[in-house]
Amino acid sequence: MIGIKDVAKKAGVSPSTVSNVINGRTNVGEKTKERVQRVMQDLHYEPNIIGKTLKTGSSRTIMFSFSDFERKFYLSIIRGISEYVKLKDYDLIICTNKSTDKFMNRAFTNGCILLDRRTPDSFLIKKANKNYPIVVMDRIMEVPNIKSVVVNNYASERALVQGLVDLKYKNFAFLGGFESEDNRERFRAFSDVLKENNIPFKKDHYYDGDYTGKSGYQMARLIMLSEHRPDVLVCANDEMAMGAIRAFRENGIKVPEDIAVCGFDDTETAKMMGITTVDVPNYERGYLAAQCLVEMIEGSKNFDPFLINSNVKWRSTTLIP
Amino acid sequence: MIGIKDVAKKAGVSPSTVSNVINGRTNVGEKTKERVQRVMQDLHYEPNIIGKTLKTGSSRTIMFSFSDFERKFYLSIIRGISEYVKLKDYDLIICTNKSTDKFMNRAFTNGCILLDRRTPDSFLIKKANKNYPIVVMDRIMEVPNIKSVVVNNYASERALVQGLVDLKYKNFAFLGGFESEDNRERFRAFSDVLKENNIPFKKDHYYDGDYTGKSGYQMARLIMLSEHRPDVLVCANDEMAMGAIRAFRENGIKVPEDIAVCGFDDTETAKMMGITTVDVPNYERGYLAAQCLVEMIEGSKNFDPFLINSNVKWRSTTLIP
DNA sequence: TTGTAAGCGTTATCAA
DNA sequence: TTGATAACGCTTACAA
Repeated sequence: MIGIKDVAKKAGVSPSTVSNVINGRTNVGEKTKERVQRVMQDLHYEPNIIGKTLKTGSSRTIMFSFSDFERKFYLSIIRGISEYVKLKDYDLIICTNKSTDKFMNRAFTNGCILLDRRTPDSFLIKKANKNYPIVVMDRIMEVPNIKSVVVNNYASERALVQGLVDLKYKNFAFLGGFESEDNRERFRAFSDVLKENNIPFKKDHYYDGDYTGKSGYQMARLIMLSEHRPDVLVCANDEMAMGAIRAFRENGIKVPEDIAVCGFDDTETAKMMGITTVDVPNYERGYLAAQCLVEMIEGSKNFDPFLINSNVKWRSTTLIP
Repeated sequence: MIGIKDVAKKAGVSPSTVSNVINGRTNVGEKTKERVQRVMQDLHYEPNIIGKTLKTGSSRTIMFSFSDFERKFYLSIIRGISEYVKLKDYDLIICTNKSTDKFMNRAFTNGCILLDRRTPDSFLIKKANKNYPIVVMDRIMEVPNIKSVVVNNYASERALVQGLVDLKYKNFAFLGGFESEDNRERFRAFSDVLKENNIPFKKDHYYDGDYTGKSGYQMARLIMLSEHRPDVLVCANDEMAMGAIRAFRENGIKVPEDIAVCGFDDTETAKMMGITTVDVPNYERGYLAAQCLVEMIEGSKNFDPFLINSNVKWRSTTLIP
């Protein structure tokens, strides 16, 4: 492994001079500089970042950890984070939960953004401190040095469901995703709005999916067997809505005439298929999460949760207000 | 910043003893061990990985770099890499091309997997050596310490197009993605098969998309204006096929009766919509890429390109053999 | 069972 | 303009 010393020896200078050349300092004579550069080339020298980081004590790097590979919107979030970080000249390490602990290390990264419901609050509380701030995107925590950047699921889902009520839908069903804060919030908004409008909701009209299109398809088949078929199916995300619509149509049930269906997320598919949904600004979510993290790294003491709003997109799988 | 020395001093032992405790060595007395552990807790000590890595010289970490956030299959690839890596007890850093150079450092990572057509061959050739092997997933390179793990686009697309020929389609159009090895290969297979079957192909039946659903939609509108409407549209990926199908159907053109459409990738959408396509095993691509990389890290000298086969999925947007 | 000391590759300080 | 030296936090012979 070629190091600064090897270069120094071969170029007949001291290690510090080589270091100065590498870092573009001005205190090096022109001829020396050229000689050192040539030797670096000859020897295929590459600086060892670990040595540098150890010495300087700063990596100017943040980390994003996630562990769900099933939904495309993660890529939009990454794009958002990535662009903000580039702007601020930080580097970004993305990792999956297996390595979260290892890279969540003050020596390695200056802070991290988490989107992984399997990481317990207690772990985050233990890790966070003023030298290692954390942003969480999947829950609300009000703890020093941890900031939540989350979508205001509740408000958006309320707007959607109230819209459906105004459209005179009466018999509602809900297709939930797996157990998570997102799902709870969406369902809470759904049932709150129905209650406020005195619309009864029977428990057996709650169907359990897991956010996949397949589960939407399967649940829709169940719904078709139910005695009082709902006239609107509110799904916790677009993939399930998509699966449900496919099942209905395959069985001659018209959407939205026989049953209206709506989703959440405004995925590419929802746009394509004209599914009524809630537009979640994922790119912005990532961008804002990165911004909040960098601000904390640079000293901000604002740890209040940041709620991101989203809008209902009325399309052709429901009536339109 | 609390280090091993601080712990040692407070516990009244030497740094090496603390190190031994941290690393679970057996040469530490029970009482000393407990005392040290208590002090580590009290002081909120966390090992500095950079120091450790510098000393041991090995990070047991590989890197994956990509820079396209538009297509979901990247997540499947990441999942594949991630699972193999977990199996072998390596860690995985994912990064985007802004930071590729920084993390592509022998001190930081032991090798890397690249899927980013914007990285030039020359850069890879400069970086790769026996201590830093590289896997590329988007091109074929036959160079020591660089191994290509790529989908056999050519063979699969040939199978698809030959199938269409056998189904008696006569008037072919091709909807390409942006300029890339993938796109070139798919088109080459397409035109080779037509040539072999003496089916003429007019240049103006090549349409330029960019792999997005939107571009498929737009190009389909163009196709509808053309004098001799093709009876089959072969798209370089599913998203474009999906967009095209939507445009056709919105305009009363039936798929596959009036025009057949097929894609490439076998995305979730293609499954849902019943689009004829080529199934690219992305999870496996990732898994195999990681496997090849780890093998090289551990000394393998097999740098021959690894071609991954894929299969045609006949569905309802074309006739079925 | 515990401690001493050298060294991983780099940078920073200060002296030459 | 250059060089000697110490230091970053850790591990690891080897000595005690």
